[in-house]
Formats: sequence, structure tokens, C-alpha cells
Amino acid sequence: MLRRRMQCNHGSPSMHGLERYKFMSRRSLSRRKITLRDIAQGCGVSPATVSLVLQRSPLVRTTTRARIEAEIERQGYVYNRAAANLRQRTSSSVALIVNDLSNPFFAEFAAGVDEALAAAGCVTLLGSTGESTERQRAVLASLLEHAPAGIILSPAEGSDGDAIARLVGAHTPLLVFNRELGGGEWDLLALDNRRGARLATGHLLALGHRRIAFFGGHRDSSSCRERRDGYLDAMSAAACAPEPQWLIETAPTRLEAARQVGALFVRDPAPTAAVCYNDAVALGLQLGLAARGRQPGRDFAVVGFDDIPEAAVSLPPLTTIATDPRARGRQAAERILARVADPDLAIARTIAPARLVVRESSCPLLESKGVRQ
Amino acid sequence: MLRRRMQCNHGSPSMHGLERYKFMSRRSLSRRKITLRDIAQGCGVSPATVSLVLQRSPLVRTTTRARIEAEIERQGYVYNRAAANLRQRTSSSVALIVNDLSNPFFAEFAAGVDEALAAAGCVTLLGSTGESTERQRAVLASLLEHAPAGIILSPAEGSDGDAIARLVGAHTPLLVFNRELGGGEWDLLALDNRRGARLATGHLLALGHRRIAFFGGHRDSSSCRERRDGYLDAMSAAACAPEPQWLIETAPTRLEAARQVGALFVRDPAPTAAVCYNDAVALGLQLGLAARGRQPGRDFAVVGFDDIPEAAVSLPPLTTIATDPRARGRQAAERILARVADPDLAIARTIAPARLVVRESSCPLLESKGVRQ
DNA sequence: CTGGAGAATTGGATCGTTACAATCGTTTGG
DNA sequence: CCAAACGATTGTAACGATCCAATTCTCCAG
Repeated sequence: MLRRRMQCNHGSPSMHGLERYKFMSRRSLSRRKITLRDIAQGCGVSPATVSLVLQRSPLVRTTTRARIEAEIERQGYVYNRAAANLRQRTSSSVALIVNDLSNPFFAEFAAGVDEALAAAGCVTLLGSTGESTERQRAVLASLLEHAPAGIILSPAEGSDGDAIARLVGAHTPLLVFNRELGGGEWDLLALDNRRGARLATGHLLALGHRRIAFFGGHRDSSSCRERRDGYLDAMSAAACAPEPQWLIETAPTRLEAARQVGALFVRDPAPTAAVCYNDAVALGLQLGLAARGRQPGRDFAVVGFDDIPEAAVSLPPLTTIATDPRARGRQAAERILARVADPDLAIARTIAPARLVVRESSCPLLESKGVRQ
Repeated sequence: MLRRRMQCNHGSPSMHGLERYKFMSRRSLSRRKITLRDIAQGCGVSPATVSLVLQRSPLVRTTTRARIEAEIERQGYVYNRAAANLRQRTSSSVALIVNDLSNPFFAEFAAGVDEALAAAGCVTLLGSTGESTERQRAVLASLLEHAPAGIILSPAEGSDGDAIARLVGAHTPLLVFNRELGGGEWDLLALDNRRGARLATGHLLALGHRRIAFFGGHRDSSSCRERRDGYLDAMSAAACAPEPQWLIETAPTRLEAARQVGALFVRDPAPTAAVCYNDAVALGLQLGLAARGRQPGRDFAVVGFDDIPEAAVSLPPLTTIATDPRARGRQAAERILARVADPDLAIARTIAPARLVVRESSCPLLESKGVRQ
């Protein structure tokens, strides 16, 4: 806890008002903070009037307002929103809890949230969980003490909805992002993972591929499960039965994905294309393919998921499913602001659309390859 | 501004203490927030005692403490840190203002800051400027109203130090990151751009290159200027005079960089290697080279700057200067916490080291190429 | 049984702001 | 000339915690 003690001279009883003020202003101008009282005193009005000016109330006479505003400027007064919030029982902050900012998907999301909140004159309280439910608990508790008006939470894997509901209480509206979380009454903003993966798989099918793998991601991750389900939907709709070795699990990182590429080709029939859990994995796959002498986008088709910035500039540029995390961030922020303004809004489950972005990594099936074996 | 009005029943004069409490608790348990008073009342002690428990004071008897803690748990009380901060004249938040979170360098930095602040029980107030001094002014003013204990600012290009000093005032310690900013008394944490670029250039010189370009970045960016100076240092130390067309200015993005690659080769003598302003530019350069039939890492050596995650997995993997933004973030947070704890610390200008990470994009000079013309 | 030293607890003022009711001038209509 | 109406301003009590001095409780030595 931060605690800076200031050795502030409380005026001795012998000094009356003005003298004391002068004394303070000379002696400790740089130590003590200017308050609304100082402004009031400085131009001979009551604190209440200054407060009215700060609230842009039309009740104050124009000339008085001007005088007060000049004094505010002169003394370099800064409004203490915490004090105001305490009195008004309001809050001008929203808490944002994500897994990890170094994941570009979440970084973009956070940027979008912050952008929209700032536009509404609201400040972002940041927290990150590192995908640990224990840290999530701690971070949530810590942020709640700052009485945010609302919370945007991208829950860590394996979160317990009831525990979160108990922690947050009924006072603070919560918006859950990116993952289903049962156990409470809250808004949800999720991606259409299933339809996205169906889109990706359908695209590869349309290019002539039949032996399509689903590559990467953790089995127990809900987003991975949804994407895999979408892939399976599309495959069975096209009457293609995936071989077990076409479903490869990896940590969702480039490096880990690159290491696992071999597993795709250990047994025949080998796949000619892959739908990947996300772009990181897809880029790793491209790398691993190149290392084994297969050229992605020519010998093997790859589709990613997320459309992170480097997808557009990889070699070859990656076909992927765009989810526009920045727009999702703005959307989340706007939704929570709306709910704060009106707590009686109906709970909404919003599934954001995903769209296919075709680039060069998804090539048609090569006849020679397709026919071989 | 957020303002949720609660239709709270103020107890009518006819009701005395306990009845009123019961009424409130039945009628509006889910509306009204639990305060420390409620806990005190709930177990028949004074608010002061509850406060002592919350502060882990050793003055309360163990049995009393247990009783109070149970009540806190039972009622689901959440501490109101804003109220405490108001009374104590302290703050448990630090403001972090960066250019843009979607830049992975800043995202990593922010992650590091948040990590270290959270470990100290302190919350991060986020703000982003989008490299606009006007937004920076607004964001800074808005965050200051929340009375952060300190501010970590990565100033927007073209910031006016005096204006910032005036805005922030002498009360709130400021740590400036990543860019020099004159005009006030504050700590600085910067990267050793000059030495880093010298390292990069020296590495290429050691590989036999003499015709080395400095590619990318904005002329008016201070970090770009410093890196270019480092490059020029190393070149002149090796008695190499750079041709004017070896110094190419671009926006610091992959796409823009890829577009400008042609400019390197419009006139003889053409360079055989390039030190890039940053990794984004370097990756763009690799892309542009490939598009023109030159293979980076074989026909042309490339060195980047920053060591962003994709540098390790590009084609070819990029030799670069690592600055470890996450560690810088932790460092910044720790420094501002130290200064908050002791405002009389001497001002520190910290220049973080940069280290060369050799990968495959920096190849030795090919004899055939080197001798031609 | 009493005095008094600690230990444990508490009342009340306070942090900087705002809501509310009350006040003070001015003006206007009757 | 008074009442009412209005516009502008203000005193005071909160908001939810903490600090400080003062008080009460314990317990033990004498």
C-alpha cells in the first residue's frame, strides 16, 4: 500500500482565516494540494458555488463563473474525482481484466475498450490474470475495491462462474468476453467461433481439399472446442471423415505449433490442408512446413483464425478468419456503459460475426498431390 | 460522466437505529452497498474497530478480530479504497499512458508495468494517446483527476515538456519512458538506442559488409534519430561513408517499409545490408526484398531493432537488438513506486541496455556480390 | 480490595466534494 | 407598497473510511 505522509501545518488557533491561507500558500504551495475550498476562498465565494461551476450548472451568474474559472486556472486546481464519486455514489472507471496484454488479440481488444471508454470520459482500470484463476480472483478483488462502475472480464480458463458472481456481487455490472461463463446474470460478448471455423473449412473444401486437418489449440479451451466443432460441422456436411491424426493439440504459440508439424504426416493418408486454432499456430505451421520442405500456400493450404496484424505480411500472407478485436473492445465498452446507465437492460448474449479473409496461404488442391495415394 | 441514482429510502424520523437497519437490509440489500458501519453494527462494535481489523492492526483482540472477519465474510463487504485514500491523502493507483497498445512493444511494456504494480498491490490506470499531443493532454488531465500516486508516460511525438509539467504539477511524480522530454524534474527510463544501433552496425561490418543502409523510421522521431546516430558512429569508426540514398525514411510500419524497398537500389553503389529502425520495418524490408527476387539472409543482410515476438519466427529469423520491453515495464513501475515511497530521491536518468540477438537474417557478405562493381 | 499499567475499544473530527434546503437580493404584478 | 417570483448564492450534512485522543476494560501486584 502506498502511503505518503505530508507534514502539513495545521493552522494554530491564533491565526484567523486569511492569514492562515497566506501562510499555507507561501510555505507549502508545492506540498499541499489545491482544493475547491482554496478556489472559493481565493475569489470570495462559497465552495458550493465553485462546485456548481465545475458541474457546468446554469445557475451561476456569468461574471461569477468567469471569475472562478480564472482562479481555477491561476491556482492550477485539479478536480478530485474520487471525492466527488464518494459523495455522489458513482464511479467514473471501468475495470478491464484480460489474460495477457502481450497476446496481440487482447492488446487490440484492450485498445478498443480504452478508446471507447476514454471517449465517454471514463477511465480504464487494467488487470491481467495470466490465465490463472487464482490471480484472477486476486485481481478482481483488488479492482473491486476501487469501485468501478462496471467490469469487462475475459475469464481465465477454468473460471468458476459462481465464485465470480459471489465476488463481484449484484452491484457491479459484469460483461464477460470471449468465453462462456455460467453461474450469474451477465452480458456476454463472444466470437462466432463455430461459424468462423465452418467458414474456414468450407473455403478449403471449395478449393478441392478433402483431407483437412484441425491444427493446434488446447483441448480444454472453450474457444478451441467451438472452433473444432465448426470444423467438424463442415467436414461432416461435406461427408469427409477426419482421421484421428488430423486433429493435433498444441499450446497456442508459434513455437509449440512449429514443433508439432511432424505429427500431421506420421501416417497416411496425410492431410493437404489445415484449419488452425489461431494465427499464431498457423504461422508456426507455415514455419514447420517450410522447414520440412513443403511450401505453405503451394504444397499445403493453411487457414488461420483472428487476423492478427502479422497475418497480412507473413510468407505467404495468411488466409484467416477476422474477428476485429479492436471493434469488439469498443463494442464491449459501449455495452457496459449502456448497462451502467440503465441497470435494468435485458441480459444480452452477443455473438460477434467472423469473416473470411482470403490471402495466399490457402491454395487449391494440387492435382498431382491430390491423386497420389 | 456516469451517474446511477439509487432510490435509497432515507429512514424516516420515527424509526430508531436497529429497525431502520433491518428495514434497509431487507428492502434494499441488493441495492445499497455494505459499508464498514454495517459490519460494525452487525457485530456490535464501533466502526473504528472494524477499521483496525481491516488494517491488520495488532491492537484488536484475537476473538474480536475473528468475529469481525466472519461478519465481513458473511455480508460480503468490499473495502472502499477511494474513501480510505481520501482520508489518508494517499493513492493506490498509478497511471500508465502509452502511445498505442496495438503496438506490441508498448503492449509488452504495459504488461510489465501492470505485473509489477499488481505485485505491489497497486492498480493501473490506463490511457492511450495515439501519438497525438492533444489527446495526450486530455488523457493526462482525465487521469490526474483520479489522483494517481504516480504517472508513467511514454510521451507522444512532439510533446511539450513545459506544458506537461504545468499540467501534472509538482505533486505527482512522473516517469518519462522511451523519449527525452525536457522541461521538468522527472525520472527518465530510455533505451540505449545509440549503442544498440552501433552494435547492429558493428555486427554487419564484422560480417564483411561495407555498403550498409539505415532503413526506415521518421526523421523527426527522437528514437529514430538516436538509432541513426549510432549507425553513423559505427560507420565513421569503420571509415565507411554512407551514400545519401542508403538513408531511407518510411513510416514505421511493415507495409510502408515494404513499399520503399526499391529506393535502396535506384542508384549504384547499392547497399548489401541494412540496419533497420525497428523490427516492423525490418520485416517489411525482408518482404520487399523477397518480392524483388533477393533473398534476405543470403543476398542481403538485415538487422532489426526491438526483438518483437515475430522476429524469432520470421523467414528468415531476424537478427535484431533486444530491448525487453516487459522488463522495462517492470523497471518503470518499480522506479515510480520507489519515488512515491520517497519523493526526495534524486532524479535518475536510466538508460536500459540493448543487446544483439543474432539470427539468420544477417548473413556474411557474399564475395561475388561484394566485388561486383 | 485497590491502584494503576497495559490492552482494547470508541467518539468525533476529518479528507474533498456534492445535494438539499434555506437565504438573500431584485424585480414584477396587482 | 407588499407579495410573490425569480435568480444567485450559501450553510450544512452527508459519502465511507481513518486518525487521534480519550475512554473503558483487564488483570495483577501490593
